[in-house]
Amino acid sequence: MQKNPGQCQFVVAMDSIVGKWKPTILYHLLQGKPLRFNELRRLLPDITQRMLTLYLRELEEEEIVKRVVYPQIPPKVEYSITEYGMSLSPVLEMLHRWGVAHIERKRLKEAENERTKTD
Amino acid sequence: MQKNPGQCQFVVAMDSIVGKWKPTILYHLLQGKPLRFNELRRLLPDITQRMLTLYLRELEEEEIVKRVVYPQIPPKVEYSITEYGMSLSPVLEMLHRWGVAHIERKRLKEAENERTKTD
DNA sequence: TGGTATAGTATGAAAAAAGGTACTGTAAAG
DNA sequence: CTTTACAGTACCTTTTTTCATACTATACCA
Repeated sequence: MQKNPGQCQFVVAMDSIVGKWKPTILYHLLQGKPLRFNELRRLLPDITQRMLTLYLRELEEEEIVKRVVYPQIPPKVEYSITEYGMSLSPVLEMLHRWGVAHIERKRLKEAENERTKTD
Repeated sequence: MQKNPGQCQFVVAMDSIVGKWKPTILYHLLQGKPLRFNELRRLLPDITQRMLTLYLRELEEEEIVKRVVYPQIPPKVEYSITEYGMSLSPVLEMLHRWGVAHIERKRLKEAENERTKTD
């Protein structure tokens, strides 16, 4: 992707996480319970089937998510986090924490601005 | 961005990091030394002026990067990481480490595949 | 007088990501 | 006999991101 040595690992790590819905998918799967396709759909009400499929395939290819097909009709497919995928857990948690703090900070700033404006 | 409560913080955190060149920009600024616009350009040889400008503006708006204009001619503008921006350091480092491990794992898998193929 | 360096902006084109809608086959429920 | 659930695929459109090129003003250097 880039030739600059020593700094492209951020990018590599992030490719596994980045995508409009990937973090949310991972968040749910990291709860531990395998989820069926339509269960995930219900948990991400605004995602399209297409996008969910695409992201799951990507995550599967990276062995972060495992896909198990039960040969039934109607079909049943379960998605779950792999053990390797679990290694993303602390990373996502850290991002989550930073995100929470970042939002909080923004709120404080805005409140501050309101206060000094009306003074 | 999304209404789903409790999981959008990943997204918030990542917006501060994501973008084709943001991690690399941050990587360089996190070294501590303020850098001029064209110094950054030289460090990211493939970025266009436009993209560098856009990303720096974004990072500035989030107060992760500080922009100092020296009223000189020819112009001089220095970019540096803010104290707040420093709080991203451990997050990026963790992503970096995961990225390194991820690459290594991929390499091993490929080597493994080669080995069993030629057997 | 022309070239170089600085830190950009403007404009339009191309590429990538995401979204929308329709459609598939099968079985069970009503 | 129609509808629903399931787990998708196919095809096309829209949005977002990135790229490429040209252009700005000013001062210094030769």
